[in-house]
Amino acid sequence: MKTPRKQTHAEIAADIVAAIDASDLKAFGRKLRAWYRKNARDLPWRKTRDPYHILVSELMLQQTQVSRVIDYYDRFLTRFPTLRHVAKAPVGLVLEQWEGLGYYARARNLHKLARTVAPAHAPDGTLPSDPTLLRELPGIGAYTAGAIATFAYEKRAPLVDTNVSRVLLRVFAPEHSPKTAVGQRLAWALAEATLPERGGMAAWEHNQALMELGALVCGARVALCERCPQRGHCEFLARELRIGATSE
DNA sequence: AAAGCGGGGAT
DNA sequence: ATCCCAGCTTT
Repeated sequence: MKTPRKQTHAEIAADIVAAIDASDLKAFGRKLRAWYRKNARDLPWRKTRDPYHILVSELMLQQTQVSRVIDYYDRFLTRFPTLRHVAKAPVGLVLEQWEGLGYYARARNLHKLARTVAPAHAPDGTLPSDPTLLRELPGIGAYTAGAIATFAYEKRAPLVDTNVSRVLLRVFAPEHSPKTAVGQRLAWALAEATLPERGGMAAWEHNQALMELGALVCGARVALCERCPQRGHCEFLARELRIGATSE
């Protein structure tokens, strides 16, 4: 009997996802998107597919609440209408527009990115649409690469942020925490597995909806399970109630 | 795997 | 007082 090799995190995640009924994955997505169409907020970056605008919004939104970004987003795009305008400006002017937002490395990275990309790519300073290529740019990690691919180009790309990992793990693997390495791998595997078959509007909407559900219903502090489209199909509420019941 | 990066808002 | 937020980079 061979001593079984310890499974990698990715293998553990793959096994868990493989054990989930495919029809459950599909049903999750259908309900999620139907809910989104009725409940989505009207956010400025949801009205555009301009890759540069999406880029600015995603960079600003890194570890920063939506409500605090909106004004900065509008002001920044007025001051720098295209990626070329960013590339042309000295870093100081870009940082000036960022003043008060925090995490100023984001602004420096945006400036560096602009000077890298604008000459190399299309006339308007267009960004690549492939997450792997996007990942190579300064300030763009796994999440932001997926976000640009799907929100600007409507590609069928998974993305996982704090909202998405919380929602997906609560629904499909409530025993796993987003804070662990396995939890993160699992969240990405679930994000991939729940994506609609086709790209285009469905993929765009699906990813927006995942984040919107995490922001409006499936919160970190409070879960408004009675308003959730997955109510009845999610183990999270039952699990919390069980724990609550035993501890009181 | 863990620390560092900002600061406002919610609990 | 603590946790959380459309995370990424460096150690």
